[in-house]
Amino acid sequence: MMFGSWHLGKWISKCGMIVRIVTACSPPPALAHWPVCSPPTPRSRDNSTVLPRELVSDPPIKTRRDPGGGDYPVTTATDLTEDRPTPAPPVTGRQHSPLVTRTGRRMDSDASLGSSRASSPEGDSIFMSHARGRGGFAGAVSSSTQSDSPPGAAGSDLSAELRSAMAMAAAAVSGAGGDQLAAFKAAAAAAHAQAKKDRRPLSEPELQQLRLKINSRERKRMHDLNIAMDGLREVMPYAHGPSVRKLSKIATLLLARNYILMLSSSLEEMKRLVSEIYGGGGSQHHHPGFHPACGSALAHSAAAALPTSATHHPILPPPGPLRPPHGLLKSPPTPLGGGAFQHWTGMPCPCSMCQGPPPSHLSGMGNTGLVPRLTGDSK
DNA sequence: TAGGCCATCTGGTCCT
DNA sequence: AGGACCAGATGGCCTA
Repeated sequence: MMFGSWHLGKWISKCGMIVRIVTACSPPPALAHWPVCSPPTPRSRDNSTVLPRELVSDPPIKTRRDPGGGDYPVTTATDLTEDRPTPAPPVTGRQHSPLVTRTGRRMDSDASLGSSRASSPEGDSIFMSHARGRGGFAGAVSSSTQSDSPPGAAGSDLSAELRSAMAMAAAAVSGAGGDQLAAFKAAAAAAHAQAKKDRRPLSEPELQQLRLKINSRERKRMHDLNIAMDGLREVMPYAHGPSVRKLSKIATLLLARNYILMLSSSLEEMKRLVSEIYGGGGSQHHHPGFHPACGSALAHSAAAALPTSATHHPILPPPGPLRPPHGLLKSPPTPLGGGAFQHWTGMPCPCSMCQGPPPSHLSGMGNTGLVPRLTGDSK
């Protein structure tokens, strides 16, 4: 089944917003364990909450790509200080055409030849190219397996000073220890501050350090984002387990949105049922717990009773092999507007257990059909 | 082998 | 000014 009329492009454009929403929201009681929603912490500029410390400090996420050692192999200082081949054209032979960024700026990514994947988690396995035109420099981050020297051959014979700086930087970061990283960052900041104080342009090592610092920050940012994504995966009503391939990012976001929509519709339905039960003809205001001003309180009470991801829907297959959300199913292709998605979008579940459960079920709403369909081919 | 997914680098922009 | 955020680009890994 597919996501109905959801269009992937729109989804992608909204992904960032969704992440912010799920990150910044206060969790409904049913999701009170939502990690990213726990203790509010100082905010960043966009009013979203900062990730809890425990999340940020978690070890790097191990992915299917590197189940053994994590995704961020550390390159030692040796990798940085070892002699490089004499200037030569990129060994990879890969010819990059001039690239233009979204801002129309030319991006000479030849300087980035080599696998960025081989970078260390906190510090790059750094072998930066010399500054190129415009006074800028394009960082060439190479791995220990990269045999080529940075392009821009003239700059590949790094000075001893630069090598030393790179070695120091690598040594500082290769341990991935907080102290060492902090020391490295402090050194970079100090170098920058000193340059400012002296009113002189940054030297190459300083530029390199600054670039490394920026790169490290960006990596950390992306790691935090991935941690948040994992937290989102954990609370998604989906099969988890080491043998299960984890949801892709886009699939996670799509599923999360549907889940939220489903919960919202369930809440509305529950409100309606409660008003029918207690309202006597819909005058819900007679019920002390359903005064309009108190509606949200009741809503939360209802939400607290909502099934969690662990609840098994009567018409759903048990948690099994992971499948991507409907819209991301690659095979077989299904037409848009499939019935499964309609199940999510505010439409009551067609199954008998979801159709007007008796009041006695209200005390145990574990099977009110509020768990989304998890598979794309379930009928 | 093509395509999907991902991590990373990078420069620009905006905010504090 | 520094940092966060963003988007383009690149290259590696994996799977169909």
